[in-house]
Amino acid sequence: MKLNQEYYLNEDVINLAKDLLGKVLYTKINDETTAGIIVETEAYFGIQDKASHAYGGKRTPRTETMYAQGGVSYVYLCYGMHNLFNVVTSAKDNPNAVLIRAIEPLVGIEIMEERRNMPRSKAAISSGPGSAAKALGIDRTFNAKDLLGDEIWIEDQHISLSHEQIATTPRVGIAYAQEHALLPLRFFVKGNKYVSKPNKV
DNA sequence: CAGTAGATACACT
DNA sequence: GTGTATCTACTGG
Repeated sequence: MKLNQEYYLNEDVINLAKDLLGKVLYTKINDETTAGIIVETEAYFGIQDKASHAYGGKRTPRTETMYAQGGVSYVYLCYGMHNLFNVVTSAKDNPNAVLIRAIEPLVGIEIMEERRNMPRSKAAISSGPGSAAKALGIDRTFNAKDLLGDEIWIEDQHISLSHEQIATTPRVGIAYAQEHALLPLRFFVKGNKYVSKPNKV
């Protein structure tokens, strides 16, 4: 059930971003387990991607995590208050990553309600990268964690999505990436209310 | 509804 | 010092 090491070594980050839709992301913190179905992702294709922190092969203490072998998490802080969760993929020194932008709550919903301080009826409880990470209790202490461990992992529960259910659009919030800002590297489940910007198709 | 401001802390120059 | 892969609340229709 748990995705194996081999899965994360796939060099085709764009296909992987699409494939992660419908997979289930688990976290276990202080014996409290929460999980959500991944309903929105974005692909970041390494050193050629102007929107990536690793563009041009740049290495800093922060981006070092992305150069690790696939199968670890890359969590980083944006706008001073949001923890964004990424899955590092591909071989070592190839800094590909998939940003998890939204989940649909599945396990431990009461815990998520408490973390987010809002009822499950509000889609905003896990819609958008900052919110989804917070609902799952992910913060920067999860950076560089092994996704095959027992604190955070991803399972395949054979939730099948037909081709028509998957929408593709340009990525969000990266206007500075110039021509790369228009590449269709954002994937989401059509009509799912937890997707952050459903109107933009 | 839509549009906008403010919050917030860290990495990097 | 500056910019950031954002969210939320608040305003006014």
